Amino acid sequence: MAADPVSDALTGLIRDLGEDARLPPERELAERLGVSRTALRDRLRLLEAFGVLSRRQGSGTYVRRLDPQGLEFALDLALSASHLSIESLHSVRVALERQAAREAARKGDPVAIAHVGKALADMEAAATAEDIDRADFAFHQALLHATGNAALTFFADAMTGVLFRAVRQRRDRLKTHPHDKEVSVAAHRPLYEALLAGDEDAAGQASDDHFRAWHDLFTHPRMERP
Amino acid sequence: MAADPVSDALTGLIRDLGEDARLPPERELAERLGVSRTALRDRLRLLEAFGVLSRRQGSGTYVRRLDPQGLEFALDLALSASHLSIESLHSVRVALERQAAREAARKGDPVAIAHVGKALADMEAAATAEDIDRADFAFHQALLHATGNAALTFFADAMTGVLFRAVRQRRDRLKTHPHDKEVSVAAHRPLYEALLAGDEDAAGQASDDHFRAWHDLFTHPRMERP
DNA sequence: TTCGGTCAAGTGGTACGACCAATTCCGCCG
DNA sequence: CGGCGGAATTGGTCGTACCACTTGACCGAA
Repeated sequence: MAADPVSDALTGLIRDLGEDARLPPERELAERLGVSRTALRDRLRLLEAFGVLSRRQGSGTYVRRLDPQGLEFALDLALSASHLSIESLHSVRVALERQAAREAARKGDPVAIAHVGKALADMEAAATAEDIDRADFAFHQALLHATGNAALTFFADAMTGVLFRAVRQRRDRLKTHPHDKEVSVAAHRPLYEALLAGDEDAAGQASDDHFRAWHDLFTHPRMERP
Repeated sequence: MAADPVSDALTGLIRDLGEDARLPPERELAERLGVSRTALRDRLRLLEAFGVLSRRQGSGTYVRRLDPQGLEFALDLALSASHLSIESLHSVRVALERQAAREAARKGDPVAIAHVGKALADMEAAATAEDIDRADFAFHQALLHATGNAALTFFADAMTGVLFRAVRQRRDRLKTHPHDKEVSVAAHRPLYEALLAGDEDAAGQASDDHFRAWHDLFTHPRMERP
């Protein structure tokens, strides 16, 4: 499928090994696959960038559960190269979060939903703007994990990370948006209640409402093509 | 932001050069950035994997508009390594397509919508199952481009490509789903009509309806964790 | 024994130089 | 003027050596 014998062999190996396993050393693996270490590392780099592998100097290369950090890094790069606007990323995030809200409500895992409630409580108890931000982030993270949907969590996590950072930078620069605690809590509570009720439609609606307010942060919209 | 001087320098360079520009040769660029060609190529590889750059042997390295091919390749790898289920990817696609349908209806670009109509007409005129598939693919591609949203198009394109391939493989293996032309056309027409009418809510609803049928393909659901 | 440091082996990260393969460009020949 | 062939350019791979970091075993002191 990948049209690349080395990548195919690697994905097969990764599948066979399973999560948290350690791959053979690069030198040995390269010899086994009949390519140079350079070519092998080239493929490993891709898998690492996408969060399938984790490489630690001095330790080894490990299989890990899909982690959005690599994608997040790459999206940062794409954003820096101004190929992507914040608005278009935001649009993707809205779509994914709505889906996540619906799926989390449908699944209705009490433990996972409790984590969402915990984040909301932290938000109410927050003392500083930074605390609010942290709780906000945790809220959405908990919502995503409550879906049990790996791909959804993967993409939305990356999106959320990139956008939080981008907005924080913008906020620091513009000294705007005092980040009222009451407003934040009011924006998240209906979603949490919809999850508790297991109401899929209400959850989706609450997610949309929440983001309509969030979107007003962009007072100086960046064009799709500057 | 990227915590890597080389990547930062590269993204800056890419931003300054702009689309379709050609980067300096690797040997020269490596010297200019004060790193070896090995290290430089490592960073270039990442940018290429995410479609920010395009490298052609013998020709050069070019800045290109974000292209989902790299992400598609990576998703194929992740799917092969069985870290992602088809169902979870499908869920992401549903969310993105609904958003795309809404944005396309809101924008209401007549030329772009005409491309959607063209794909629908091709579907009606299709003779073989393969023709239907092709028209189906073109329909969704046209819909995405009608949004003018780069990030949305980027992710949904990749998702669509991966899923089409995965479903085709499954269909070949199971000899199921005869792919009735009438059914396909009926599933897509309401969406097209909502676009013509510029009705955002109807477009989103039509997208959801369309995918509810599509989802029935999965007769043997794959578990999230096998 | 137990704790602590020290050292050596293992492993990923980078550098350099050489060569291969595809592309491009230019000058020669018809 | 047009086509063609070879040289220069450029990305792709290889092999080797060395660096940076991690790990674990070993040894000595408390």
